[in-house]
Amino acid sequence: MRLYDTSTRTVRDFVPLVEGQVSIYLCGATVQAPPHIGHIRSGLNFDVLRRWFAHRGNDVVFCRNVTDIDDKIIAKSCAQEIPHWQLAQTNERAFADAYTALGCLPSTVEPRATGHIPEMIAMMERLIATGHAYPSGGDVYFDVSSFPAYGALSGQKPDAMREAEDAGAGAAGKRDRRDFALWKSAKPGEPSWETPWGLGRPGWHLECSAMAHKYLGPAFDIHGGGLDLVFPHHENEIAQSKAAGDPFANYWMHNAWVTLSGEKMSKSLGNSVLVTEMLKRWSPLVLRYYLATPHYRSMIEYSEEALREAEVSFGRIEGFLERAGEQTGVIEPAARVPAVFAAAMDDDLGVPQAMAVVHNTVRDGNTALAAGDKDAVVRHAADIRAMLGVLGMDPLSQQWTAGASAGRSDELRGVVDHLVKLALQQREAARARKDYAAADAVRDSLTAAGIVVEDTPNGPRWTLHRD
RNA sequence: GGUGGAGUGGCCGAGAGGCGAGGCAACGGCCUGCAAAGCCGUCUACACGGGUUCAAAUCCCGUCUCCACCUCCA
Repeated sequence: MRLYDTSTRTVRDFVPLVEGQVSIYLCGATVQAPPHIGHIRSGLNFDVLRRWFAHRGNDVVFCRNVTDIDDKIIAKSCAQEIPHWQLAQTNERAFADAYTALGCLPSTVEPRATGHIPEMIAMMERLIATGHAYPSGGDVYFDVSSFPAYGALSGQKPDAMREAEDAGAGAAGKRDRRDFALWKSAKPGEPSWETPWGLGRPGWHLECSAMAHKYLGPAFDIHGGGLDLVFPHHENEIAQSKAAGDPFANYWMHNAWVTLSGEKMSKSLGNSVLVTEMLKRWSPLVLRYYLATPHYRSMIEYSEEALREAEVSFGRIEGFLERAGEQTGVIEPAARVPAVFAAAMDDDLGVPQAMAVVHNTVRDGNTALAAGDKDAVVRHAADIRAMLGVLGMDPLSQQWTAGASAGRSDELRGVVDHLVKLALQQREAARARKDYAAADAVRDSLTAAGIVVEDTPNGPRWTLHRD
């Protein structure tokens, strides 16, 4: 397995700290608004990563934090006249719903910043004791000059950094403008926690260092997040953790964004496409296919047309699996994934090439179907299910079938199937006597009802019109 | 100003010194009563200008365009 490591800017062999175990820390959301498809892309990319590790026989510990306190959460909750925790909790639920809807495996642990204040205080005390941080008027700052390696991850040179004036108050107590806040003193009316330096709240970066330490230990394998977190967030995390004596992350992985008209989709630019909006128009699997298939380090330029293509493209795979099942009965996923697929995944998570293997297998499967070679059909379908399973996209897996066709809708489908077959018998009778006008009339009226009729060597089959 | 990324066929989207990813669309063919689905084939692309090489989309130099980070951001 090889991975692109941002800190070395190269693809390098992945060697876990402990054989057979992989620990991953992913920077999750600041829950100040519901998720757009860019946020969920990040979750999806790392979901595929951990599934692949698990498929390779590793125990994966996956930690994705929730930032439930920050300037924007405070500002928004004030504007809406609700407590900060209510706003945070509402949006956290929206994120959780979106992750679930798109088939992300649950995290091993999902720690919240506000639940780890003691750990943060302990870390600040360590940093102050070793001269890497200093309190100042209720704030606590990290002393960037005390950490010579600062800038190594992002390639930024502290001296060359542009003047970053915190327009508001708070920066007054800094010794150096590049120092960043570990802890911010509370202004009147703001949520706050008790510390040795007075009432205040966490700075953004500290929580990740504290929580990664708590759940994954001083050293762990992979730290991930969006490309926009490289600087300053991850740079600051490294500074804090290493200054405090933690070896910290071994590999740094960053996913690219979803863009709109070439620009990064973001809450502040107001060009976000919400996950809930997308799910009204596209099936979760199609959305997952669309967001998780391009390489994680490539930008995805959002477009309706591309989504439509994704729907057709994925439908091709689904169509084969359906027809295969109709011919041979239930086909279980293969235990192993084809070697070319595995090789693609091992190469820095080459999902696009891996997906090409899926498509090629679909073609082979269709050919086998046409030839009536059932053994080959089963073999190919089993491979496809195994490959899609690793990507979290096997439409026949319990994860996608549960709930979708449960209970009454299953019964209804049986009723519809019976009725459609009645109509198809009429059509077959008409075809038998070469009364094609009558036969086509039946097909047309079924089409009008949203039912697609296809004739196969084994007789007619019907499906619901996709859309 | 500093740092990083991108520009691929009608479109989406991989790759990264020779061996034509894959998908969508289009066209032709097979199959079909006609369709649909499927299969086969066609469409031989890598921003621009130089250079290195037997060979460059891929390496080097330069240019242009776009994007991002340096302030909150997946």
